[in-house]
Amino acid sequence: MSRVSPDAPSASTVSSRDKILDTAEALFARSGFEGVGLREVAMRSGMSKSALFHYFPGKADLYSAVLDRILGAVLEGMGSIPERGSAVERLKGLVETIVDSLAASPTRGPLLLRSIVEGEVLDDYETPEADEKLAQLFGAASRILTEGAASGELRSVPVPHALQGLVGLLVFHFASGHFGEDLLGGPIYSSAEIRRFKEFVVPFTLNGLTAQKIQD
Amino acid sequence: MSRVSPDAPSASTVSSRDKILDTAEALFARSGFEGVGLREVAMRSGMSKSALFHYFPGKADLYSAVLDRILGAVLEGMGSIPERGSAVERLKGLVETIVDSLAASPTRGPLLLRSIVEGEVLDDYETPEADEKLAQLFGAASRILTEGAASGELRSVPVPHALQGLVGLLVFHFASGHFGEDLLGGPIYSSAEIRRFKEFVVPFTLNGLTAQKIQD
DNA sequence: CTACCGTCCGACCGGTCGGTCGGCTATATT
DNA sequence: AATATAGCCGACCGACCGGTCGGACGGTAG
Repeated sequence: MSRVSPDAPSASTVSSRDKILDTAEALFARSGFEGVGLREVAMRSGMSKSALFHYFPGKADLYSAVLDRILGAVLEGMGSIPERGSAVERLKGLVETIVDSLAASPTRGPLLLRSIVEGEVLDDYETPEADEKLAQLFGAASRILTEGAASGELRSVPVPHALQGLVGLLVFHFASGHFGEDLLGGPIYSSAEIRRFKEFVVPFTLNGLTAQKIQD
Repeated sequence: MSRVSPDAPSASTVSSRDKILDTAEALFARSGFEGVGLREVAMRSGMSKSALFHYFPGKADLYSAVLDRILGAVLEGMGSIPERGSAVERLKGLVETIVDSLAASPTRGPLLLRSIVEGEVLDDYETPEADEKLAQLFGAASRILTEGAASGELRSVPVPHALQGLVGLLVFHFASGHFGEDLLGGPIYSSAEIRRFKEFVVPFTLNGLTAQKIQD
């Protein structure tokens, strides 16, 4: 009996492939695409480098798979944000949801940020799946901003800038590593610090996008 | 005649060393510490790799020198911010000054952001000079925030979080590369885009740090 | 029993990495 | 003229890189 359930791959396949993905996610998050050797990924996954090539055609494909899995997790979390209702509430939900997704694993923020910054030299990492997830993600966020601006709940800001600001605020916080921990004086991924961060970033964002414009 | 002026090093020395620094800054900004080979740095600087080792003892020292030069430039720009006066005005000046510094060269943002994100694996890059400059930078910024909060001009937010938020907002914008250009629909470093970014980020920041707290 | 297939391995490939070494050349000093 | 020094180079080193190849092993199907 090689199959646990009719439509699931064999147990060893799943665990090996997932082990590779987990290991690669941790290493790519810490050292970036160029800073990780496939030998180390394989060894830490408990197998040889050759076995790794049995599951992924190459390093770039492995990286893409890792990135896609993270984007999927973030996107999944955003499914709970209501499509209608107060724009302020929806925006608050958006920020909190993204924070929760990034806080759920200490590799997501670093890996996402690195994938953006390293995008110049590694523009082949893009896959249709990841692009689609990214489009959904930004589509949902920009809908909140544009609808909120139309109803007068939110200030009328350029949506692309606001989106990029959110990415910078939220993703960078969880990707700042030692730098952030030195600044904040403690671990970033402790539940206390996550709560503190939310208490700062939610009002900061809402005030930034709703309040009257300061005199110019 | 090898010297242009009595107290300046020989012309070729200065230009060679500076050429290396310029080249390395561009390459490190694009590909990160691990993604750059010293062969390429040397070749693009018009000399052999051995000559590079004549000026810098190793790759890490070269990286530190590049980073230090950038921090110095940013810090120098911050010298024009008044030490007294309205906290809101000083905060506005801080944001605009940092934006100007980062906008002055397309390598600064990427390199600063990468140095933070890559800090985990490259924690030996730190030098006393860079640490000192960093401390001055954050000292000046946190002074504005604490004094503004004390005078009631600014909301009382946790200063470390606000500082990190500013870094995320400002540095990430100029380090977002293709990702940011896709989102914004054009080049990040054009004077028009820089103006647009300022028009977004200054009110966003000031509203975020001054306005009344939105209902919780 | 045999043939097959998924899983995994060791050995090896060409090439690049950061770094070292000995020596060349031109200028400055003595 | 002899020496010292700065600037620079080609050749080389061991280590590691991503990737390939042929084959070993075990379970399953015919």
